Amino acid sequence: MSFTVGQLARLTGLTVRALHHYHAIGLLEPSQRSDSGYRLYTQVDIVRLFRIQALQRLNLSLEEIAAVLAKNGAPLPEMIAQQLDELDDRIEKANALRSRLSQLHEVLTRGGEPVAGDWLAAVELITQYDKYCSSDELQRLLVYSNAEKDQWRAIIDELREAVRRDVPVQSEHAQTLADRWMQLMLSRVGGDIALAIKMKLAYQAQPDLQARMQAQSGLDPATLDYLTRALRHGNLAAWARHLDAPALERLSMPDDRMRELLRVAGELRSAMAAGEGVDGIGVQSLVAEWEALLDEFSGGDAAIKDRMHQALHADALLQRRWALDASLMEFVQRARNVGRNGRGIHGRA
Amino acid sequence: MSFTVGQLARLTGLTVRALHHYHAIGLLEPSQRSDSGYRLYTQVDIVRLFRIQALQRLNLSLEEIAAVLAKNGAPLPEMIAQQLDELDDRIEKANALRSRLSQLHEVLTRGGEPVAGDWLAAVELITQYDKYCSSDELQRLLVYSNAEKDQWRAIIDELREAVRRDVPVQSEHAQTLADRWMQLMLSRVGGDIALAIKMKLAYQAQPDLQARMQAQSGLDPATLDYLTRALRHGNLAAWARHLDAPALERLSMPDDRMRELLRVAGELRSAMAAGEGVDGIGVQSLVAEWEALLDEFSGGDAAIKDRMHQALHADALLQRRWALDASLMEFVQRARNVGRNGRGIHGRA
DNA sequence: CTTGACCCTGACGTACCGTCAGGGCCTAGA
DNA sequence: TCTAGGCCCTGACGGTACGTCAGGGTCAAG
Repeated sequence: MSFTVGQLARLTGLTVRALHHYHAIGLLEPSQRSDSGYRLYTQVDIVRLFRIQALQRLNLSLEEIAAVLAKNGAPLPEMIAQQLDELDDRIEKANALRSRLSQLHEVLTRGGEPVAGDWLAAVELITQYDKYCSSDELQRLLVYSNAEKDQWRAIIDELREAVRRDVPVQSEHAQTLADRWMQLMLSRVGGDIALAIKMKLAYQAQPDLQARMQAQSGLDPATLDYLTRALRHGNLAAWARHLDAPALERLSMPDDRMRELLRVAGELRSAMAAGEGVDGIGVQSLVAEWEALLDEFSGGDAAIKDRMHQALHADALLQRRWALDASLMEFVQRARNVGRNGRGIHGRA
Repeated sequence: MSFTVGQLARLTGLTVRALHHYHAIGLLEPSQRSDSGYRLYTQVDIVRLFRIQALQRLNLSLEEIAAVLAKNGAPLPEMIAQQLDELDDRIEKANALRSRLSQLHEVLTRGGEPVAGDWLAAVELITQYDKYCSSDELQRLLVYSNAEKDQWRAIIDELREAVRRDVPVQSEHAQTLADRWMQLMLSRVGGDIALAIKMKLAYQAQPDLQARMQAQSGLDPATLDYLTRALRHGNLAAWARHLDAPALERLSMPDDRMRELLRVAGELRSAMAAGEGVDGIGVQSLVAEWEALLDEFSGGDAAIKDRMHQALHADALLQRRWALDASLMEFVQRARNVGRNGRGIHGRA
């Protein structure tokens, strides 16, 4: 069974011109032609068109879409899961915008005059409304080799096995698995941990997401819990090599704060990669966040905080866990040394 | 208090270039300049920017937005209400797409292979996702003269007064009001009743919408109910002039079917205006819907249906109520006469 | 007085199509 | 068999909403 352009256009709500265009740029070539030269689209073309549309919804350019599809990236189930994720994001944003707007509406109908800040916030919500991820970030996520997929599957299988056999999370085996997981995750997002955070891939705690993650990757809640505990134990164990017992006692690292530190680390890495100076306001404000988080972790004890810093600077295991490396830590050190001498007036993009 | 372009850009998430562009085309001119020629944006500019962004969300082009704003159209509360409406629409569509996608996902993870129809439906939902209304339709709705606003207010006030005084809906006064309401609504959408339906302006029954309608126009639920009953009574009274008592008994016109007939009538009008032939498949399928609805209304009695047709053809009051007129009914008649001789193969846009 | 982040005004570039133009294909009805 | 009307083809130009330089002033801090 096959469709002509016009039929396909009617069925999908696209225009004939758009389909022609996709053909012209080699994005979607009909798999058949009639004797008279009519384009004939078949099942495979339709599925490809679905993927194209799905990717376009994520604001990828046609060129980027072509690149993703060319690499056989994004197997269908993962892609659909991604779509679902994005839809949730949209719904969330729609609700945020909605409440902001109805608040404005209320003020206006009561005869009030909202202040500039209210309008600005509303404008920002509108402009942010249909942004999900920057497209190069997305592209990295969507291009997924089969080898990589196997690696995930292997780790997850081993994790599940460990759960079944009741292997303690403190065991070396469990710790190795946790380490491999972290490594794979980092390679997956090209070292951009901030992106991973944004995509809720790491330390995620959303209820509904777990079900989808399970369907997508076979990572059921029990296994996920095991993994989380293993990561958490590994983290503490790593710190234990640098702190004494009382200091460890004081250590307080709730999940969301850990995520924050990961995010800040990721953004610092981006800043460094972008060649930003250590005294730039962007880097400086990130370092300020960094300091605040370490303050929190150390319970406000400057000595502990200092030891933590040194540990992060020197310990490769810790660095792996926190997506850091020596050069990044050096960057952070320099930024800290610049200290309060930054100008601190002009913002950053 | 004022902002430079860069500041405004950061605060709103827009780019400096975009703001420059808006200035270049005269859409948003900063109300001040610094001595050195820097653009300075103040509160009024921010509010205008909000309106621009809000309208852009509805897929109006910048030119169209400029036109709307130039006519002082779309007072803020109404605009925000419109935004809320659109957001609801989006959320609805997002949920529709979501369920369709998760169904696909389920089939895929079970190892199944969805058929072409499933993919097509998904693609269609995606492409329809961010369409709300065609922009000329929207523009008609957004450009709202003050005189018109006063007319609405006047009718609503009189309706409320009628409710308070317990004027029966059968009274001439109530009927006149209902008639004026219908007339105003038709003029509001330029006679395009299908649009009114789409915008849920007529015979709407959404729960949450009523609250907003009240805030927007002062039309509280009680008054709305009164109006609805008046319209309903007027409709039956109009038919009573053409049908005998037993026929009236059989008449069955639930709200949603009435809306359907209004929609079909509106689309027929569009088709006629577009110069489509009475034998085109588009018109023919609309007429088929029309016939089916009349069958339903008449309870399947061909004689009653026939009388209804004649009444619609001849009675100006009925025509006003149903957004018809003599020329449209003639068009319908011709289309019906063409009957089953149409080709019925090629679709329409 | 320099430096670096900001601002200005052009001016050209780009993505994703919309919209003809000029011409062939195909099927139903005369 | 012819023709009309709807579909299809391949160019080719146009258009919107900006992105992205280029070349050059502005401003505050050190």
